[in-house]
Amino acid sequence: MTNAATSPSPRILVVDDERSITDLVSMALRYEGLQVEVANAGRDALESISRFRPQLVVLDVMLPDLTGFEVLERMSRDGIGGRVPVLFLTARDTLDDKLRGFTLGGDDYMTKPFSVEELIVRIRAILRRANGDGANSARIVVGDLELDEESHEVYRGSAVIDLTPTEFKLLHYLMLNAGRVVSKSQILDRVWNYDFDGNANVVEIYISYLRKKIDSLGSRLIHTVRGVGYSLRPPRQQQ
Amino acid sequence: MTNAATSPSPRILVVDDERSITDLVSMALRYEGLQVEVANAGRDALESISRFRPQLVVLDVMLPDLTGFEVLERMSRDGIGGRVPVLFLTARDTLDDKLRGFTLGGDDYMTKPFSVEELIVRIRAILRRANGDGANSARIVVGDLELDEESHEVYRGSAVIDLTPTEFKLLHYLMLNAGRVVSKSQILDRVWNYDFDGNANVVEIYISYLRKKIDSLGSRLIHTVRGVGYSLRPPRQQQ
DNA sequence: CTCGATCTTCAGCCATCTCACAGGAGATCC
DNA sequence: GGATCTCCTGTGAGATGGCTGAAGATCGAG
Repeated sequence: MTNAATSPSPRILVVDDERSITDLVSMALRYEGLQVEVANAGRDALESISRFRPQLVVLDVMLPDLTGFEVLERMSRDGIGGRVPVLFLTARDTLDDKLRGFTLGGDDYMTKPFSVEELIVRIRAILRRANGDGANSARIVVGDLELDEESHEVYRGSAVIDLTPTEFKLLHYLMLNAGRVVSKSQILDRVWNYDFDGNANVVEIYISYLRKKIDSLGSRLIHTVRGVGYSLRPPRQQQ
Repeated sequence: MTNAATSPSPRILVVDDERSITDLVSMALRYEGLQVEVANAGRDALESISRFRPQLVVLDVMLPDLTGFEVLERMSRDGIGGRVPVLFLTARDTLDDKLRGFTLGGDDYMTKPFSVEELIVRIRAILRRANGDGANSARIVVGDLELDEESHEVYRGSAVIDLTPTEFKLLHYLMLNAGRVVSKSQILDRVWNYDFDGNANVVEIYISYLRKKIDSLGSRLIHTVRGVGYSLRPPRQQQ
């Protein structure tokens, strides 16, 4: 998930009529080092695509003026965007069969509510594919801990670690921020669905699960920073 | 299905008057790394063939102006295309005996609705034949599991495994994505016909069939990644 | 048309996962 | 050392996801 120093930061267009969604997503993506532009309606999106030339469009299916599908149609009809990959957003209960047809070429979709963590994983996957660097793997390494985004496998040294989906997302987030302290509320915002309104104690619980599965196999990697949050880092040789 | 680094990516012309079909097919083929051009009528197709010089034409039999057969006739009459191989598309109930005759000269046909998976297999087969590397087989190997695209034979070690068509397509897709998790909806999109609108439970059922036929003969190859999808991978020796 | 093979749906079972609760352990401050 | 936080974790209820047997639908061959 590190930015290849060679390529300039990718441009992403986020299209949704709910402000809360575009705010949330665009903030997270900017934090990831991506260039973000926002549109709130289909026509604005089309304008932005032809001007901003994004490498990827995050597109709500339900827009006030056009559906996401119509946006796509007009794009290809008017010859703009030249087949930009699209990540559709849709409510779970509106999940349209039509979407299935679109997930074939490099595109993908997510149902709302999603976790920002997962959105970013998918965006990275699409960008990776579009760049054709399939070799450039989706593997994150911290010390003797390895996580493969594609196969969903996690290793500590030679040991395979079996994680539940939530544990996986949490570890993924911690590994992306290795060496940095992340607060419980940051974790909650990123790893859990954005409409989760439960108690922040879940984070503690899942940290505890991860420790049992990961820290029990070697030196401690997950550290509590009391009053601040958690930090995953390899045992320091020195410093 | 990996791109030979040596040869430039093949050019394919897709001819159909239904937008949904050309969108679907061209997106999928571009994702496979092929160059695609689209035509919506017979005359446009002829023009495109002489200009774009495709290595293969995917040709709907029923076009607004000409039939697919007429397109073919004019091609040879006007000496354009120099006998480009053709993959015909036709509705199942219009399946013409004339079509069966065409499968002799390196051509092939498919009835609508088809699965994208199968379309791509056939296109790859035609391109392979056209390049004369018939010997260079279409054999995929994952661990002790082998699948031959041409003969439709599957082996686990020395044992022959007998699969139904759907089981075969599913296994083929899993093997192409060996080591990667594929979601049930991805599978549904690629392996089932594009107009299939049943629920994802079919995938579970066919995974279950495959497991009975394949995993019962040795170590587990098909793994469930709960909440994400399935992954086919050889047993890990180490790492 | 009939039959058998294959495909699909339905429904129930089971395993797993998620998360709230609450008491205990440990850190921090005075 | 004691009071007071913060964090940890065992327990268990409820939700979810995945598996599979069985029955109905469909297709294709003879």
